[in-house]
Amino acid sequence: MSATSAEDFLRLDQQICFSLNAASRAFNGVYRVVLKDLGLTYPQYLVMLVLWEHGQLPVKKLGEHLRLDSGTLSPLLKRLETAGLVRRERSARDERSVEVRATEQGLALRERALQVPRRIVAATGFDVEEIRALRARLDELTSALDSAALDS
Amino acid sequence: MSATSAEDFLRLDQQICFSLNAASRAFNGVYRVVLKDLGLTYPQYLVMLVLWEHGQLPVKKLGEHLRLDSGTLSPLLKRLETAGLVRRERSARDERSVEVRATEQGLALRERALQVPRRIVAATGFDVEEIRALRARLDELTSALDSAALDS
DNA sequence: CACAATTTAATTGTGCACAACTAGATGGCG
DNA sequence: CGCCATCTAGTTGTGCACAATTAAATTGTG
Repeated sequence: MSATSAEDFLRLDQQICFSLNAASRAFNGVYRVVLKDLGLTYPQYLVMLVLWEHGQLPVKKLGEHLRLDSGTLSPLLKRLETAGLVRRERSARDERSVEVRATEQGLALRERALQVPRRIVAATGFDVEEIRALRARLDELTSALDSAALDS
Repeated sequence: MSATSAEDFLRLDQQICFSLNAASRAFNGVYRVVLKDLGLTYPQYLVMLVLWEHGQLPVKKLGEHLRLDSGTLSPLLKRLETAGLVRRERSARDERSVEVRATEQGLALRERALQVPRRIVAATGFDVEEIRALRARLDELTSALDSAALDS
């Protein structure tokens, strides 16, 4: 029996990182097409999903849901505000915090967005159970990678 | 039995796209840490992997391996050239084409890169077989998404 | 051969991810 | 109370992804 060489690992590694990268970008591509009608980018859509589900919440909480910091969210929210989909207001109680909420127009957009998921699921060619299994696997991977990133 | 509503789909969809996005970014984070010593970003590392494996090749071919176009590769390659890791030369036979190859310094970097894959695999907490299975699943997903993107 | 269609890189412009830093508000502690 | 550590957004700078366009070389066809 032969030990796995560094060369072999290099090849394996290439395949897993290529695969994840490619899948992620392919997903982005499909979302781009589907969301074009709504005038949203994929990260903007994720923000709207959180706002539709949770209502008004501070940028900080939004960032926790999406694992994004203010460096990404501030300009993105500014664009959504310019588009008339969200409002940002300094909290009166804690002036460090900025509360974000969907406008009337932003809430109205939700009706059209209801069609999106079905089209995405269809594009994957996977059934609901397969998606659930893959998602669970990816979540395991994420938490392993996150904890590994801490000790380094 | 109840049909799956658009609301339910919206929730499911949210989870799968969140999961894939999070996994992809978690991977990027680990690579960022591991590659810091080598002075490479993750996409630059992917380019070097292809060059190490295939030797000299035109930008076009490089892009096919990585699913990237010249809009991404041109500036990236320029940075690698500034760092002294690659050389770019107009092909004599076909002056539309630019041949890219690793320099001595770029080839030398490979020795240090041999340690990278082991560290990444370790960070995932998955064994070789699990990674292989996940990769296969992701590749299925990618080709399904790619063909779905075509008819739209 | 002449000329139109195609191919290949590069450029431009928009948007996202993330690190590093700044500014202002808050809360705790002596 | 006064001050300092912490917290929250925002800003700046770098790099990547991708669409659209441009420029130049090549290929195919009449």
